[in-house]
Amino acid sequence: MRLLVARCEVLYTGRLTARLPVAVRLLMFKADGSFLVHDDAGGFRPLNWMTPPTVVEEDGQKIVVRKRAGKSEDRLEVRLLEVLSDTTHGLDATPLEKDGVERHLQEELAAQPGVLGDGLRLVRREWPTDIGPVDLMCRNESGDWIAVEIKRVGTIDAVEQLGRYLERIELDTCRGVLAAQTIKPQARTLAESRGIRCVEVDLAVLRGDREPELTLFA
Amino acid sequence: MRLLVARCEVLYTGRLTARLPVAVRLLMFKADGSFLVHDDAGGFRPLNWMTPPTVVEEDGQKIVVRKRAGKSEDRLEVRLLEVLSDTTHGLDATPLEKDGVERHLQEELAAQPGVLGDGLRLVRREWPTDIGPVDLMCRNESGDWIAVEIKRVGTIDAVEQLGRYLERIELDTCRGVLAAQTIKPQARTLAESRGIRCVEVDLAVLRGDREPELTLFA
DNA sequence: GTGTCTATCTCGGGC
DNA sequence: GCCCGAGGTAGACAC
Repeated sequence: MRLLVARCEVLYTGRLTARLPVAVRLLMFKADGSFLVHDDAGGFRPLNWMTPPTVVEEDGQKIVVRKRAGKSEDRLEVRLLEVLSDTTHGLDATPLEKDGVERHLQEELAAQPGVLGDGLRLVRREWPTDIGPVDLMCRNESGDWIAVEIKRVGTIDAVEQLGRYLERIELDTCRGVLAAQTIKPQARTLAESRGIRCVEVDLAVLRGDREPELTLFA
Repeated sequence: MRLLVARCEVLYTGRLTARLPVAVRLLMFKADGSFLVHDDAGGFRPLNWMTPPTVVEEDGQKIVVRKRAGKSEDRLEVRLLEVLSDTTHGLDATPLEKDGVERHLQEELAAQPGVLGDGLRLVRREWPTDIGPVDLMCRNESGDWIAVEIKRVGTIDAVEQLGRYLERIELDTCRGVLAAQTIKPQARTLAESRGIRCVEVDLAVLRGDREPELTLFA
């Protein structure tokens, strides 16, 4: 990775146009072709960037990073006024191991669908519809079908998404359940008005890592 | 900004848990408290990060970046095995000037609502509903109300969004128009099935910077 | 503080 | 290639 600290001006043209006035910034060139322009604030997002595959051209006064993006071209132009530092380091590239994403929640709920309702049993994961897969399709003891949408955070969008599936599912009657670690109040309200049941679940509890919290004075 | 290149292991706990095995990476400490862990691939997103406000503790062997986030705490732990470089630079922080985002499209369409339909005139921008503002509210020559949702890219979500507004608008009849620079086919299909009209618009043409493309052999 | 929407969203997976 | 859905989405703005 090459790290260039320089007083510079940056112009971007592509999906929109953007300009950075002259100032001292950090320019990062990653080994895979990624290019990032950072300043000393603004969180994790670069001011400007280009993701691979890129072509970098440089002549000491100007750096041009280009990319063929669909119909038009994305182009980042850096005018260098003063280079304050220019170093290169050999870095590794290892994957990030995540735990606790939606997929893990789905795995646990597929293994114990009973927490979503009495007597529920799993028919299949990723039940196909013509607009996308339902996370879990279950049936209860009466034979009723129940489509389950799983989210880490249950929002209005999740209710809409499940609603779209329910419209398209070609079964006589199919009810909907939204299962999430947290469910937003307004999503809950919308769900209720559409007859969709909400269930809050806790991954750690599902895994048996933690006891269910006992609500006092319930 | 402090740039630290080091062989390190990183642990994150917070909204989920994640681990980075030992490898050489770049650690960025921004002046505003942002902390980023980058490797030599993977585009603009850091492997791990923490946005301000943060508290950083360091003892030469370990760096802990913490944040009070809602109920629980976000925590990033870096175990340093070997420091290869450790430099600090004074950087500026200037705003990025953008042109061509959704707001600009809204401004042009507000100025010339006629392109959205014959005889349309603007009643107001950001017409309030109880779930959010409609981008443009218009009326046509017959006095019919027309709610316009504007996007750079028109997706299914945009159709749903407009649909939610239409449900809540307290007018006798109000039709919907989705205006976007590009509209996805499936969004178009969903829109049609809901009686929402789709209009593709071009910011450059609206501004008069470019002539409308004449389709040959139309 | 919640709630909502935008984003050069990025990224991955499926078809 | 397009399209859809997830994301530690982040960030901005209104209420």
